[in-house]
Amino acid sequence: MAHLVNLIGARMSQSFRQPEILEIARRDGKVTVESLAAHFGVTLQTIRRDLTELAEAGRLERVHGGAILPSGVSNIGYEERRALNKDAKTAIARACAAEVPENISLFLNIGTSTEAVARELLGHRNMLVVTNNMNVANILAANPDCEVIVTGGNLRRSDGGLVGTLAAETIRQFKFDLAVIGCSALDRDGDLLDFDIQEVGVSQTILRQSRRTFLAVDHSKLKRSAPARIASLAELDCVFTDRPLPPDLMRLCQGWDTRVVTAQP
Amino acid sequence: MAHLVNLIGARMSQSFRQPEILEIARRDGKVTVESLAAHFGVTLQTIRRDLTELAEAGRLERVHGGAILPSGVSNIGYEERRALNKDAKTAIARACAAEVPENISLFLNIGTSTEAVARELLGHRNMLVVTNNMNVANILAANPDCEVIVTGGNLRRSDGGLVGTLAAETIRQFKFDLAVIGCSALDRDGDLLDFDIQEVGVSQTILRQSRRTFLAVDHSKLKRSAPARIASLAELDCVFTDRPLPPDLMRLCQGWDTRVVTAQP
DNA sequence: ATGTTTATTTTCTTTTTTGTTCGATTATGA
DNA sequence: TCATAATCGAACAAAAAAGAAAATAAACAT
Repeated sequence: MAHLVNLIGARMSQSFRQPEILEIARRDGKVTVESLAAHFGVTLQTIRRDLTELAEAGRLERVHGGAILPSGVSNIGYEERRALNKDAKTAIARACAAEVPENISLFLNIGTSTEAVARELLGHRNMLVVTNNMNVANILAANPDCEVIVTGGNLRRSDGGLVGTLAAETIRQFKFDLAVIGCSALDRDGDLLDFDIQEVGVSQTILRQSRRTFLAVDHSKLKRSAPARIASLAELDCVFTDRPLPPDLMRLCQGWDTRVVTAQP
Repeated sequence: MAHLVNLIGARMSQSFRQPEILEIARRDGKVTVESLAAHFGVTLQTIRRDLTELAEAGRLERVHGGAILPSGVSNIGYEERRALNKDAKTAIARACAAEVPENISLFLNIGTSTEAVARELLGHRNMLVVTNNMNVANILAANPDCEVIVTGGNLRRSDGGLVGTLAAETIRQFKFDLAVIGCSALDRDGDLLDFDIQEVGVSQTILRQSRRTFLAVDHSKLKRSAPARIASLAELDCVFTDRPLPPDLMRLCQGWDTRVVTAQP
């Protein structure tokens, strides 16, 4: 394989810099040749080579003086959401992943929180993970001990989610040992809410098809509201957050026998 | 093989280092040969061997000077394949996209050629595109005038393809105005061949469900062979290549009423 | 004790990456 | 529109790193 490539002369080189360049680009929306050269302590030409390769791979879009994010799924709004409460999400995800056993079938749905969980599951072995989230699939592709199955569905540009009847239909063909889901908002009376009515149907199907269910929410979701109701915390086994729930909601959870895990960021 | 050796146990240092190397890599996102050598008090060569083994196991991605965390679907072999005959693929894709009408339902399957077609379709309007290729979905997400539907399926790490019964089952629910497919090899007698038997079933289903079918192949596919037969060119409406087909195959196509379009790179 | 096996080091060669220079190309302001 | 300055891409030499092969060292079984 290697000689074949060398014979033809095509070569895809990687460096330490390229992943970090992408990270900076995602954070700032753009990168300049000059600032990157200063940041890494290398020549402008070296950075240009990196940017050219990243652009050829379709990961960035080259512009005069630097590069910008390609206009694909990776929407600005989405990247911003992902950066929001990053530490809290990582802490929640770590606590959640610690309670996810190995050797099981698992569903992960849409949301930046579940993506964080996926990242923490990279070390888990012998997993069958089904997801309707393109980003989760991409992340878990890096785990060789994990079979990844993607549900069908309409691609939602804003976050790479696969929604609609096709998604729900696929999910109905499975029975999961565990599902980790996220939601747009968590009501004070313990109702899980979502912005997208299409996604609600998918989430409800997931809950029906799973033996155990976890919810991952950061505290910002408690302050928000959303129009569509997915389910009640009463139907879940465990909820992972970064800050203690309000006392009244806490009492409700106790009554429902829903465990609450508070992860310290 | 490796663990067996360790169990018998000569010097177990290697099995100590490798997990720790992974840990450091997960923490920092990268590792350098030099710092690891200093950290463990061994030679650069020894670290290189560790990194090579970890890379072979798919746990890390080797780069000059060290290693980084493997990044999702973007497999090394895949990136190399994509860079191969890049100009030819773009030319083919452009010619193909020019013959794809707007306002239709379209299927694009796995392959770097179909990805190139997707890139050329970014300007098409009012399309419904179904694909079992995660990369195609990501590319077309940038086209706001295009509804993108992803089939379900097992994620194939090597190229982001979604394969298996789930994919075929989803496809059976649609009827496409047009399908653009690629293949691993094109035989001299006009047979479309593929390396992956799972993908063959998917491709055959696509052909059955489509009113018209296009094939995109660059000339390198004519020199190769593959074990599984998808179909014959006789069943297709048009084939797009970058170099003229061999005269005998050309005659066959004329007899089959299969149009051949040669795009100049 | 000695031979076997495996991990590591040493030494050497080959490959890849980086820096430099220079002409071509592209933005920007007058 | 043109002039000017910045940026880009290509080519080549130098430096850094990877890889291969043989030697060495340690652990174990017989």
